[in-house]
Amino acid sequence: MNKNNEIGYLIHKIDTKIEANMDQELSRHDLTFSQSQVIHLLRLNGGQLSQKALQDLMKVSHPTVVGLVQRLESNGYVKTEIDENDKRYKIVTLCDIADEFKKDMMRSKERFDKKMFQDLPQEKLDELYQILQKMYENIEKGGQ
Amino acid sequence: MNKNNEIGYLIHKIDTKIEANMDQELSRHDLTFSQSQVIHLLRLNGGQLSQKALQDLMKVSHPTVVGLVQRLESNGYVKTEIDENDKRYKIVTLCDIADEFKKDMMRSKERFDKKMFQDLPQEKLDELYQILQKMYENIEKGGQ
DNA sequence: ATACAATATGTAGCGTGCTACATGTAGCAT
DNA sequence: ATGCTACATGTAGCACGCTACATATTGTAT
Repeated sequence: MNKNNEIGYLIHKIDTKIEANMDQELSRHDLTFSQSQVIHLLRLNGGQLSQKALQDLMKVSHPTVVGLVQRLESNGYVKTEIDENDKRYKIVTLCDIADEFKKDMMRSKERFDKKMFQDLPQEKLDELYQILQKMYENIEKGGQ
Repeated sequence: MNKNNEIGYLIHKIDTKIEANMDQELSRHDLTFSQSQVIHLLRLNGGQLSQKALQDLMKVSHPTVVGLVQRLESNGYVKTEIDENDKRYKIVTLCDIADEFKKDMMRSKERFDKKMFQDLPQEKLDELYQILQKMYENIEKGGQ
């Protein structure tokens, strides 16, 4: 009864559900799950990061970052400027967001996590985190 | 040091990597990860399923299934016909695929899984599967 | 200085997923 | 039969992720 080959599909289904659920929650603010992650990372880094830094932190391709930043900028959540010291870099700066938004975003995520982790003791979540971390390390580098 | 709030992001990153990696592997046959899952499910069910059945098995929305089936059909992997007993249903039938393809698809997945689960003992994978299953049950139903 | 490589960003095009709206078929109550 | 409801499928439009190709800037070797 080896379920190993089902784990990938299961992860995919969970991820899709997380995205759909959070996107719906955040649609009130014209935000998406991925966009909220950008805001989260900017806040953790003094409100300012280059697109390249975002790319490395989120582990996505650069065209993905370009799209995310463009949409965030068009909705007034961030501003961008060319780095004068090295004109290859584009600096993304977080705009002032009403405190209501921050609290609301955090509440949405906490509520969803609470639901997702229902009936799972903390020790299991610690174990889960370690296993997932190891899996990600195993596949982070491309190639076969 | 509570990492719970990172688990969602981690799952998202793993899923993205799985998809990108498998898509690349399967691009030789003009297939994608999701399309290969449709083929996998058809094979498990005698080579024939309605779109609705696929939708329920994959836990995706119906427009997603429509798109998957349309692309598979245009590439000659499946055929479709209206169910004469109930004309609302569209029956998807798996075409003959060269044995080479089947073996190659299976090999690709096995190779990737082996890499992803590297250095993780079977008991951890069993534990992982149970936790993920529980998480999916917790969030399967929409709403808050 | 000049050529070449490396780096950061941009654009084009595609597949997958969603929601919202629309169509056609079937079932059921009246 | 008529109307309402339920159900399966289709289409439109969007966000996100990718690869492949293109551009501009920087660093480096000659």
